[in-house]
Amino acid sequence: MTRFAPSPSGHLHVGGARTALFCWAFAKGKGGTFVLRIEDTDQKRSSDAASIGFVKDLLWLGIDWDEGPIYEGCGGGDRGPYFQAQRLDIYRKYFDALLASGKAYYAFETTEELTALRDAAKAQNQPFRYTGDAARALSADKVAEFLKAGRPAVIRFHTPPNPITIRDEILGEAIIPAGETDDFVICKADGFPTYHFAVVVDDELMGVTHVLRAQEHFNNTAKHIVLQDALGFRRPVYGHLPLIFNPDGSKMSKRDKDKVLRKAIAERGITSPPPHTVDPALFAVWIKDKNVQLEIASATALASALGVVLPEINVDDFRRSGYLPEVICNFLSLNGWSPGGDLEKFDTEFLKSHFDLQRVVKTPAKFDRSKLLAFNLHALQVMPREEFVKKVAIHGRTFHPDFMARVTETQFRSLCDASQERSKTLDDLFRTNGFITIADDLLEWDAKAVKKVLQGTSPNGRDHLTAISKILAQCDDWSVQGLESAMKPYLETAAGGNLGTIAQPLRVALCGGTVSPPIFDTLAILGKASSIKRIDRCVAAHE
RNA sequence: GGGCCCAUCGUCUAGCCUGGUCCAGGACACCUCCCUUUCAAGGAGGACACAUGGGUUCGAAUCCCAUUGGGCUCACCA
Repeated sequence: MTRFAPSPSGHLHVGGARTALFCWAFAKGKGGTFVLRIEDTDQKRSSDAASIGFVKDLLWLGIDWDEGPIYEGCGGGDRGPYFQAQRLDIYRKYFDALLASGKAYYAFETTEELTALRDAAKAQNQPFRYTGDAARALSADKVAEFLKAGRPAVIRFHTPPNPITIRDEILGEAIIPAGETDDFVICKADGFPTYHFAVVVDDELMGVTHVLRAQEHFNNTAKHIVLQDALGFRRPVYGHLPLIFNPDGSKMSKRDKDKVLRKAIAERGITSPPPHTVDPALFAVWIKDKNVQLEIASATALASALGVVLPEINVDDFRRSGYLPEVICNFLSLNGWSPGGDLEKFDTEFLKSHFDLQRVVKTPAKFDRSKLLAFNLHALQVMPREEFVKKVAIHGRTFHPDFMARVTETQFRSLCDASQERSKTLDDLFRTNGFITIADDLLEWDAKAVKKVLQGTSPNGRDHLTAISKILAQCDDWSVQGLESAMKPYLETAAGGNLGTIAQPLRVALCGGTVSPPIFDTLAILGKASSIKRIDRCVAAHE
């Protein structure tokens, strides 16, 4: 039995996804149970249904849970509720037990007092440890009196003065010296348990046998162990997964998007937001305070106005960018685990049956998007054509409805035929074929391209276009093959068989620039009327 | 700063536990060339790593120690 226990969030980031994937694979591969539990013990974070929007990302990746919040056929189970905020009465029982046995005590220091102590310790480069002598010296009557008077109080655990040995299936054994773990808070002033306490109680009560989580939690394990001992709980097996970083070694963060935007804005010396992107007042606040984050929608709008690409951080970002869920899972697995040998392409079924803790790597991984892209390209290339068409269509309807509305079914199909082998993502087709959705008489031509391929000494590109227009007008078989044979005679006589000579002028006339699918595909996609109209208009515009 | 952890190509990693078959294998990226109808894709080559210093041993990427470097953590956040 493993569990994935995130705090509520609308989005699942790749690190969390990897943790969830490993927990899931480990449990499923061993015939165990995978539990999803929401760690919403921080009242500052909202924990309504919308706040666990990340569950849709989990399901998109193919990660389903046996027990947990009920959603689309997943979840349920009789060891709930699976939201910690709904388990307060359960925790209360254990607080009382600890209090009664003297293993925990009330403390009344204010946040300000603690901060002052912490700052003082830091000023002397000393670690701060809460000793609790003063609080424990309080008589029972005094404590009762304070509580009655409504003084804010937390409950702290009295950590025994012994070294703590952490056994970890991935990292091995570590001994945390005595005194390193101080008397930490287990119940906040608002009555909510802290993370450490809730985790320990819930893992016990939910029957969690294996805890796989990110390495940043490693030190916390000491706290969890002393609590388990005090409460008489069994100890689950621990495995701490290596962290995933950005290529530059920085921590992958939601703020990375804002960082990119701020940088672009600073570079261009922009002082007010481009129209229809961000509210000017919000923009002013955002640009001043690096801790303020823009909403996804505003950030996306601003990015496209600035022409910058936001880094993908969340699973949903990768979906939007056109990555396949199975590729994400495959690639994520490779960050921190490998099946050994030279094998690196595998599906989740394989992961499920082969994942083991012994092969988890100890070192942090930098997330390499270009390798991910290469994996995605490969998956797209080996995909049957029908499947590709279907997936691109779904992606299009979800993320590019305008584009989909403007192309006919035939056009779309041709576009897929021409694009599959060159698509790195499901999104490529939409980003590189904008010329299709522009009205024939609104197409603009790239000045540089015009100069390069249309103008010059005769016969230049424009001359070719004039001739080609007439030939195409006679062409009845408007298929790739038909077009090719229709153009063949002209190609031989006027261009010496060098297709580039006429393909490039055609590209500019049809698409406005020098990049498009293969030229006969492009003609076929646009259709006869549109193609000829564009060619003639281009010829006329460049006298 | 204290504590803990980690250390193989630019990156993800195999090999390490059970020293020799490793002058270190794969993948991505990179470079060169080929193909070519633009962009891609594809094909063929190439360059690139055992952090350093000591041990142990006939022999070390593999075992031990030190140094250096990196990470995590030190909340009434999780």
